[in-house]
Amino acid sequence: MTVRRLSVYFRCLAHLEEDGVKTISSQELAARFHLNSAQVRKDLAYFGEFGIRGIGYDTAVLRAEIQRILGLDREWRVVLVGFGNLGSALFHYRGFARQGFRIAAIVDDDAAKIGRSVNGLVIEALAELPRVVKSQAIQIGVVAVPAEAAQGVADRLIAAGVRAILNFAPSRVKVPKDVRLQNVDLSIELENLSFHLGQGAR
Amino acid sequence: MTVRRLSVYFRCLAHLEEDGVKTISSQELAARFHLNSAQVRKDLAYFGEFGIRGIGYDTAVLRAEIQRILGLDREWRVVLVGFGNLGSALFHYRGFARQGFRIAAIVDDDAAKIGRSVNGLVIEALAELPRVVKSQAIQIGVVAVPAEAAQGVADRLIAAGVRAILNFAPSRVKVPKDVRLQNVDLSIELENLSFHLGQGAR
DNA sequence: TAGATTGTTAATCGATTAACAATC
DNA sequence: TAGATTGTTAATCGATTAACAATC
Repeated sequence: MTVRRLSVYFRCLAHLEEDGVKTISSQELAARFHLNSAQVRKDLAYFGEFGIRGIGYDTAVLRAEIQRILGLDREWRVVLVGFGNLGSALFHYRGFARQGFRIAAIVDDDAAKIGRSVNGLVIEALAELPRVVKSQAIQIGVVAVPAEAAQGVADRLIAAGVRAILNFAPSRVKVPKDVRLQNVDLSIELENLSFHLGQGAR
Repeated sequence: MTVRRLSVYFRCLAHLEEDGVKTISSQELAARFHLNSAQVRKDLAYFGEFGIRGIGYDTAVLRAEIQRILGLDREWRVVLVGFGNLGSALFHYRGFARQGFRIAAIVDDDAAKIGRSVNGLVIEALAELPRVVKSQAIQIGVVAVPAEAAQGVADRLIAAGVRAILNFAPSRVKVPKDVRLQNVDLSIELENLSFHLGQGAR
């Protein structure tokens, strides 16, 4: 939960820095997100002493610290598996690059797509995964295939040596404990929205 | 938080029902998600008495109850704003229809796209939003436009009369209190993944 | 020094879990 | 009736908030 809040602080600080704001207090930061100032201080203090008593936090310093804590100061090398609508959307999504996620390879199992070049990157065959992961020093596999194919793709990614899987397929996949799995599950968001809309109607 | 867990129970129960499992205990259900059985019972009891003492829960009955609670037994009418990569991916995403989200209209401000027909649905001009929302009885607006355009689109959707906004743009938008806003923020998921991968490396 | 704001300890609150009477 | 499992109350735990000494 703290990590999610750190993400939020980070984006806010980046904006403040752009706007030329030099320092900010936990009070001001908290007000922007309807949080308690003690919570903001505690979240930050957990990772170190970044503030100056009587002054607040140096915007640029704190932004850089959070960036480092979140691992946003380094690049992660990613293979995108599946170049259908979703895969294509993710490939063109700017946010990926902005967060340091560099799509270093694309694979698909559709013969019609293999060999096609997008932005200078050639789509490779799914069977080439082990070679691609190794030669491109890839750490993360992004699963953008239909639900039925997700587990199989995840297994192949892990066998090929990725350390983490970002799963966009609308299905849960199982991974060993030493592999980090992050699901981006649209269904849960839709159900959440549906629930709250339904409540409002009553 | 309970709603998120209900979503998970729902999917599990749907599977169990397909597999012909007639009843399930809170114990068994909890075991599947590494939860406490008391928590499962409490989550369910919050909405009514669905279980049978000494037996457990009737899979089909509980599935139907949760479906109703989550509002998944009815249809929500949706307008998709933006038919770029992301919009197109969302349009073809089966999960939408599966959860009862019926894309009843598509709008875009790109003249090259307006008038194009996808699966029998004609892409309309953004300016037509008020008419489209009214004539199609639309309740939810899905924002799939670039970050810079998101707030403007949200404002127009609200003015046109939608009750909820599902925002996929990588930017926070502000909405009045009576409009339900659900952000699907990929950045936070990426930062979460990045953080945990970074920790593992230390 | 006076005013402000941090980092942190103690108090509070809410959510999770254990325990058990009710009951199938 | 005996065994099992619910719904719910009471106990525990963790996260949030208030308060304040430290210090810029």
